[in-house]
Amino acid sequence: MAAVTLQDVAMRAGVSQATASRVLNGSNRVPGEGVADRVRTAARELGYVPNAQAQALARASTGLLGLIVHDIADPYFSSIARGVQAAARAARKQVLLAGTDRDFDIEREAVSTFIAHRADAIVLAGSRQSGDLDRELEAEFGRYRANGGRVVVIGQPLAFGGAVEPENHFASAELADALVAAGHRQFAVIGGPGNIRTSVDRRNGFVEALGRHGLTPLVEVSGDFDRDGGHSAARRLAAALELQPGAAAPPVCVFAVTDVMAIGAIAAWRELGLSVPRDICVAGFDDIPTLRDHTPSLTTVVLPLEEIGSRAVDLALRNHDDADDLRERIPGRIVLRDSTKLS
Amino acid sequence: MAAVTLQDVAMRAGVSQATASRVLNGSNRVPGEGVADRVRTAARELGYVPNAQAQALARASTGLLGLIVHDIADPYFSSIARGVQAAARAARKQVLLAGTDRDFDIEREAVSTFIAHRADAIVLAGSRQSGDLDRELEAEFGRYRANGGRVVVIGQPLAFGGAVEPENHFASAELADALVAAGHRQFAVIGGPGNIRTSVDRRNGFVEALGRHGLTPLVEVSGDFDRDGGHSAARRLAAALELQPGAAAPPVCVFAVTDVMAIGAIAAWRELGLSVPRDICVAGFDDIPTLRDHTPSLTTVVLPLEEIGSRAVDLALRNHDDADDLRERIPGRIVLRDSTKLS
DNA sequence: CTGAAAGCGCTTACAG
DNA sequence: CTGAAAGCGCTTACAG
Repeated sequence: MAAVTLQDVAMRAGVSQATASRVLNGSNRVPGEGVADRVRTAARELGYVPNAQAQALARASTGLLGLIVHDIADPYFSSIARGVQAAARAARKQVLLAGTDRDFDIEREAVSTFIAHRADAIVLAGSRQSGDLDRELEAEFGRYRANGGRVVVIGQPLAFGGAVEPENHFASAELADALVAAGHRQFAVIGGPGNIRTSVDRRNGFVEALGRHGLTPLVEVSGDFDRDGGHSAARRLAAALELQPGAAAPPVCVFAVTDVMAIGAIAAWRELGLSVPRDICVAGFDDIPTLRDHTPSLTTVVLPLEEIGSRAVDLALRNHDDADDLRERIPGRIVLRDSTKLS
Repeated sequence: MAAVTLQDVAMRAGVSQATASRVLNGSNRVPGEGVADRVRTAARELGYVPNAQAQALARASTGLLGLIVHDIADPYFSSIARGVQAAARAARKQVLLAGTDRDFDIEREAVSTFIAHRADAIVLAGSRQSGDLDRELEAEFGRYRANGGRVVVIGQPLAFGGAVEPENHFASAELADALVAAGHRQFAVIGGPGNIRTSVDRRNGFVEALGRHGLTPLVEVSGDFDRDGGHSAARRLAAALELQPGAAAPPVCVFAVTDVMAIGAIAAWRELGLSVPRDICVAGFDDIPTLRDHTPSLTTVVLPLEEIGSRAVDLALRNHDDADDLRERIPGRIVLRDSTKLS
């Protein structure tokens, strides 16, 4: 990596390294025009590319922003990542990406590495149950923040730092209300893992709202937080409900806590010969872009995923004079579509 | 960012900075046991986190791997990114992520920044027309490589470096063959932008294979390389073909050069009252995971997206003794599903 | 406006 | 086995 050095540029331009440095990055003081030109020319001719590592060491900040997600191939996270990416670019930061596969050890490792790289901020998009932030992670974040690092979480509680929180609980309740208003009376739930905050909030919000209408889910099952989790949970649900193709009664309305799980569920039911919304209805959550063209169209709660990502970056980069701990709540918008349509 | 320093650790352990350094990262020479213990204890007590920037400066490499994609929210790229991520983790590299929105200026900027950060390798996943790699980019890559940087491209030609190339041309030809074998005789094509290599290869492979069967597409239209591009192209196609719901004749079979475009097309046709595969058939390319549960199920060419990503990383990190320029061809696998089923 | 010099936090020959 | 010292490539007070 013996690239062209600032010193090389300075020599060729016949100035000191200090001057070359000042010319090449916007120090306010503009040097004599001739000088600046010579330096810039020399830099161009030599193909000089500043060494960001050295700059980082000499300055205070690295210009790095760490993003931690469960799985970048999951459309929920990739949409968020897109927003993070865009906002980071606007702020001239580089994104360091890590995927954890929902493994807390890997997550802790990612945090350590980001801290080692002295990222200016870390955005943690994986969600977990409250209080579950282990001591070790918490201690590291503490030191990190003490040294000027910023941390922002998406969709999970944290005793400190910034947070952008989709209103999972509230929006799920609204969804339940809308479904009841649409005429549904029999419900079931496909939940996610019990240690994922987002999953639990959505389930609770929904079930509590049902309770206010004097209703209770007939069955609750749960599975992994992905397509296959929804698929297998849906099979169990069908068995528990003794669902039959073409049965007479009004269909049960299932709330799957994510769109991706809902899609897996529909696929499972289709394999059983059950049709949505005729034999069974289902609503999801997230409004995943790639899934918008699904048939039947999916009733869901629209979350502005990209915006969530960019807001997280904004929070992370905001000056934190006094109010250091900022939370931004992101409301969801209910959209009723074919998958819950009563005939 | 005044974090704990190696010096701090050394002092507390009562050893020199050099010794502390040797203990804390696996220098082969094992110091006296007592010493090592003291250093490690001091590091733990102080919460020492090595400064990767400083290490990078002192060593040769940064441990950074740059990944450039068009759009991380596009499932094609997010699947690749997942593979890159996994392979990078296995190689203990950190992923630097950039999205270009298909803007070549932004792409060039991303490359510069990655080089400035002295990434050990750069994986370029955006695809473009051959020869279109502009001078400036080429020059930068040249210097980068001269300084030890590795570059690997996915799905595009490059005069140097490594490349992993999905066999777009060949697989599309196979798809055409399979469709003809299934009984299709009338074809049309929904292509992508003319400056995207992947798009052009797929279209050409398909059309050339048709030619070998003495067939020619009735119509060709094209659109942006995304869902909306497929959607609008499909409308134009329907108009050109004067498609009517419930028409008698055997349906035209459309090849959309990506699954995502195919999905957009199906949505457009549905809006027009046309049904797939009854009124019109369609095949895609990629086998996007999230789309596997689509109805009708989509005939497509399966590409091992994650593997493509991890192979790219392997290539980038491989020792390049003599054979510096490596290419890996990735075959596609044809899967006929409902969307091209003839009744 | 410009330059000499110290310093950012590590690693690594080179001696001992 | 261990330490003193130079060096990685920049930035930035501090003088001039």
